[in-house]
Amino acid sequence: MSRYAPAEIEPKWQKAWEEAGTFRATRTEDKPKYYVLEMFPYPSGRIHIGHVRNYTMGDVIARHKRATGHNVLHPMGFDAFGMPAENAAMASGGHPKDWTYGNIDTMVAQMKPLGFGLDWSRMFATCDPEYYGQQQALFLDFLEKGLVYRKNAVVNWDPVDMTVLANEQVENGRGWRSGALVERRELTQWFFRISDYSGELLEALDGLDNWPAKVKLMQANWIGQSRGLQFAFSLVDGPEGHDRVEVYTTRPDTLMGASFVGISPDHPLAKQLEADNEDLAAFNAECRRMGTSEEELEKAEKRGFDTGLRVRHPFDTAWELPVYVANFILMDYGTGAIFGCPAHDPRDLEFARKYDLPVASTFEPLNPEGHIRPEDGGEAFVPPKSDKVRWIKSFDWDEAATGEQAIDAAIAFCESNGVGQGVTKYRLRDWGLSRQRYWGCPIPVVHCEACGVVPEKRENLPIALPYDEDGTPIDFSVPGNPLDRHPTWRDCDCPSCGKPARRETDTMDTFVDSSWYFARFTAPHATTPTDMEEAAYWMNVDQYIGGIEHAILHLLYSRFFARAMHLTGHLPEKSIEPFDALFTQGMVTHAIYQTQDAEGRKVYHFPEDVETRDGKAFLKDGTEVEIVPSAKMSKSKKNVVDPMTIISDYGADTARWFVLSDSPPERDVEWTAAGAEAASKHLARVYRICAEIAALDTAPQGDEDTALLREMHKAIHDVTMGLESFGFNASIARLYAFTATLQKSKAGSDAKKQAARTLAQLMSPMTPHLSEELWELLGGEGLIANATWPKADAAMLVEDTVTLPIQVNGKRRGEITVARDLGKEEVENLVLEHEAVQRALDGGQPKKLIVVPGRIVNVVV
RNA sequence: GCCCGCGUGGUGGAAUGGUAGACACAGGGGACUUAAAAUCCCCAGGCUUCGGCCGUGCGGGUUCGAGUCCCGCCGCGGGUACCA
Repeated sequence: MSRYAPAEIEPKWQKAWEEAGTFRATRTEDKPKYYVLEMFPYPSGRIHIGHVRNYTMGDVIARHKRATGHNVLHPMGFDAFGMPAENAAMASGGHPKDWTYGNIDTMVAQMKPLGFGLDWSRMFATCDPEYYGQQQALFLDFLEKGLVYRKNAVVNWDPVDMTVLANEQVENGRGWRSGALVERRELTQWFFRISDYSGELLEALDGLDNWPAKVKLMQANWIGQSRGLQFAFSLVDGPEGHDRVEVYTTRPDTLMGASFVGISPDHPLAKQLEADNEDLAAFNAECRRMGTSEEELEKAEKRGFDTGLRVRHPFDTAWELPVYVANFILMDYGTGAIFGCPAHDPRDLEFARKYDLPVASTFEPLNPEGHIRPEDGGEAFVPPKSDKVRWIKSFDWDEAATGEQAIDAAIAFCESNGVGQGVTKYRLRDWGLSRQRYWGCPIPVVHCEACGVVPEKRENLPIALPYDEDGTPIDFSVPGNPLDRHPTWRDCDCPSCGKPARRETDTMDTFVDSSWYFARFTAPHATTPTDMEEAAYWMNVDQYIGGIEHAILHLLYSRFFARAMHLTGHLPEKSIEPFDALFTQGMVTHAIYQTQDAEGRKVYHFPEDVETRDGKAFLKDGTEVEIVPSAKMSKSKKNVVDPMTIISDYGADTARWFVLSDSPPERDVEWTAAGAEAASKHLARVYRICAEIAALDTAPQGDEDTALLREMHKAIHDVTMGLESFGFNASIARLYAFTATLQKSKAGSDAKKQAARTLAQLMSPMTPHLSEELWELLGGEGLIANATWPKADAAMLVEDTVTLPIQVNGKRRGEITVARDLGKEEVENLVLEHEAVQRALDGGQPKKLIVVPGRIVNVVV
């Protein structure tokens, strides 16, 4: 008998599928459609085990949906613009385009042997001019509808490399290459008006029933709706042009505890004051040396600068408060100015104590016993807004009221007294899409001295990236944006007046590329961004699968884009929420191995270059390596595991089976290859069992046959349930059990063959090649990929008897097996007679007897 | 800092509020074999006076019953708007 030989059967069946066009997505009216999509990969160079896990999950869904009678769209592409290509070009020469397409070729070559049921004819990369040209067309449509505009925004500026840095390129306030202190610099940049959609994007989350609650919660918090009061403090002797400071607060109920006014270093007032105040200018300059990330700003020590200016309290004009410039106030949120109430905000309290500002409670607990007021050295008192508290300084509400009631009352009181008005604000900011980089989609506008900013003509699209300068490939060893210094690319004629003009040299954020690729897959070669007929058929994505790291930005931007594309006629209305169901798979993590170079910068090492002994790690030359225990696999940190060894040693089916077994898909897994061999052995066992059964010819065996088929139907039921609920590990555990049952069964050959064919089918989404081989061996008709998914017979699932565990005081003490439909009273009588219960009762009566039919019995003594 | 998760045997993990540890890995024992490989069978949370007792990161709580729900901690991971 032949043995399981994945190296022979896998290419054979891949060829069969390709020749039959099995996975080509086709529109027909007789079947429902199903669109399953995994987040497309960045072409980092080689696929890693996380990719295998991710795409295998999608493939299991896709193959299962095919088997249940759907026209399936399961495409693949590459998110191909971005910084790593430029970094590679800087580090080792070459051109981002060559690097990227080379990586794509490698990765496609690595993915094809895995046997994914993908429609490869739809593949594209976002750096294909065919794709980004249509993205430019979308940009122009959005511009026409007023969805894009320009304004100033700050970037990280490296003064040595004379270049803009990404947040991840700033380490401890210094540029990663130059080591220079990074500065914040203002540039005019393009923005999408996503914040106009804040309320809608928030409300529509409610309708996303098949999204994880945690993702919806994260998005809701990110959008950050708040109700508050916006009002102005009048300035005492303000400088020219400033007689008031407009503030926004979500806690107007604490206005009587106000202690100071804080403004952002980027606030117009702060900027004006620094002209005549060297110390303030120095303070602001230092604030501006911080990076631009929220994390950095929030973690930085809270510092302030007393401007010397004073404002009047709106309800007591004799009460003056100092105005500080404070490094933790963001110009982008609210009005860029706040008032501080130290008694009820830990950050304000820290600030007040540091600068010796007054602290005054406005409320205290209903029962103040043991409560130390912040003015007496206690902590800031910040109870949930729904808790009732006792008010010490209110305007006009009850002495005992909740924070919510007080906020409403405070807003009403202020409005009726002409002090500001209640407003709803959002934390969500507009989406800045300008990047001062080469390897991205050029923004299709032209700057003309006479006409200003002019959209490019549509017939000129795509505005393609130049590959070389005067015949020599662009040199990336020079810092800065090559488009900006390109000798000819910038030059063009104004689309409006025809006079010489200059192209915009900024390119688009790569999140733009990934915000509509799912729509493009429905018609990847259309000469418009989408083909409405195709989009109407294939959209929405029925099941989207990707990492939790994209829970906020990518998914929120895509939701905005879908709305904008509907507005501009590129998507049907039903697609404004483009992803019907979302599944966030866990990350594959791995230790990071790092050393430091002569200048103290981190150097990362691949796991295969590191040896571990006694929990320590060393390079081949004996250098000890620092181990960062567990982190998301990332090419830049080099903590990636190459799946190709598993595939070449054991085959694709083993790799696929292995990545799905053992751990639940939504959970992060620390990668370890232990067990790959065992997975391979199991598949070989299945092959052997099925091959033996295929050669069998025995008579029917009555009860044995029934018992096997009963188990088969239970397996169909359980495995299918697992597949439909992302319980792949549960399905696999069930398949192990069913394999053991089949192996031990004494049933006749007909029943065994039927059970074995079913086993092959149930395994086929996970191990498609092996399953095709077994299907053929066992006399199945056609390709198993085209076979109809088996249905569990409900009558076969029901057991006649049921085993009930018996608990005494919640602890298991025994069990009884009774007829499934035995009455409650009979069960109670049987339980009371049970030896363990008798022992526990010790002649007494039970306090309580709880019978959960079919589940459990609990005796309380 | 803030937002969101996660934490169960030696290991990966299972468990609609209802028998904690399914199914596997590693381990131990056995069968087959001259031997090995392969294969097959069995054992396996800890303690125990063999009655039980203790056990799901830690401390409380709700419940007849908590890994699961609530409160407070600790640790780890993700995101934090220019990594993708």
